[in-house]
Amino acid sequence: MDCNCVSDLLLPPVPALWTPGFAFPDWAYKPESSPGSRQIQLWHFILELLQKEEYQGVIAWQGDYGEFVIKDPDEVARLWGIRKCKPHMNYDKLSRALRYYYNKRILHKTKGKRFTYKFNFSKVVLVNYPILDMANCPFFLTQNHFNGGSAAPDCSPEAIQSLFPRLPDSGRGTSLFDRGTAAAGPEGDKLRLDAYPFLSSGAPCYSKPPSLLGPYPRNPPFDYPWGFNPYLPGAFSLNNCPKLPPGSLYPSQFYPNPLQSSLSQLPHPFSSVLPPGETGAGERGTVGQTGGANGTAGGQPIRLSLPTYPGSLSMGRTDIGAALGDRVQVSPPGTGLSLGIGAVSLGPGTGAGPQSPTERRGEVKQDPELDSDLEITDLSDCSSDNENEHEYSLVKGSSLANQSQLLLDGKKGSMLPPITSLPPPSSPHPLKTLLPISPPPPALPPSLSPSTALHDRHRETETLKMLHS
DNA sequence: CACGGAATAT
DNA sequence: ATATTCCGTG
Repeated sequence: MDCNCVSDLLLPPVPALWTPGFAFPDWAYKPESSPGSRQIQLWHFILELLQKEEYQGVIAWQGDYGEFVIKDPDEVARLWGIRKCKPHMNYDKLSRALRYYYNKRILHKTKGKRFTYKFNFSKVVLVNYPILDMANCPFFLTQNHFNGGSAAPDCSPEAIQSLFPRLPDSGRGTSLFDRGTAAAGPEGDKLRLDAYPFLSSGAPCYSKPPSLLGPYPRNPPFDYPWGFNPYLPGAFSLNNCPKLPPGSLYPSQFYPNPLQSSLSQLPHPFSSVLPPGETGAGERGTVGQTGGANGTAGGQPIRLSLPTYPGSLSMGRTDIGAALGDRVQVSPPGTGLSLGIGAVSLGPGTGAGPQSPTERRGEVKQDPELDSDLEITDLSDCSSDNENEHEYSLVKGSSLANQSQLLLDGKKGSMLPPITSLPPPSSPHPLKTLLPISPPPPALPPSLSPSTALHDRHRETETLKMLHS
């Protein structure tokens, strides 16, 4: 029976309209249909907490790059328990789950520091926009700090893959846009890792960001795309979006409507107006309260102009198609923005680089079938709560309306996730200097011309890549 | 506190 | 698959 957990409820007080309001990029969630992830995953949740200032007293970025400290283990566990409708959750259990991430290389423990873990952000690359851009961008492919120009990246497939779990199946999961036809072939609707060469083999991986400063550097250690900086409070959210109240930590509103977001308020990464640096909120005072009460307050949204649609940029051969080595097709206009990306097969090179021998462990199976994907979570509920105690009761209600979805299909076209939550640039975008800037098109009206969609299709790509550490 | 095996649940 | 639960070992 339902446990009335937050997940169930929380319907977004959000309008049908996409609310930039918050959030986490779609990649932070998995669709319900996604195997093994019908609900938010722990690391997503952690990230979520980390990005909310109101939880700074409970968990916060601290120390090295990607490192965070669980200041109040019990509270974090409690919150997690609430989210998962597991009233008996505790740090011991939560930490067990965390430990499983070690093998997946999503996290690792910072030894010697209590309650301190570290995300393998070193392998994470958020590609909110045209992957290809990233892929072809010299910044990423060559002189980037990632590979240092030579080091064989040992981007483990697992790591990458773990971030790109499978796409929603054709099944019902597709909610929103279900194009019905969405059901693609067996592997049709998967965003294959191999479709993103740069995500795997020669991928730009870096072991460590170059100039790493303190926890909250004014600028990202390195210029993350779109100014992504895990250290910043808004790293995972749209900066100028008002923070949502704690309740927002829970599902619904994280699911922007792809159609809308795609069509409207599309940020333009190359917006020339980005004030450099300006991470705003230098120090979040402490927010001590662990109760997760109302946050919102301090939210000093960094005032950065939202990037606008990258679509207008001419990418030349950087085009997605070129990058992927395949064609991209825009799906039927009627469908909105779905586009298809043919999977590109990567050479064998895709493999992980040097795999540390130490990792052998039970040796997690290495899925040869890299189906990576973006995940979007869903708010379904916490239905069965085996525990008889429902300590958490909430109102229920939810709407799928906001779910964003990514549909990929090699043959039928797919829909890429909207750039819903682009981390606001906190520093000049690398590409900015590399590419011509076209005036940021004003928000595109929803019903825009398909052609527009065409051009912008790639921006819809949102990927998170975790390259090894 | 941290780790990881094992069984079990979703 | 991804946890959740237990639990023994350091």
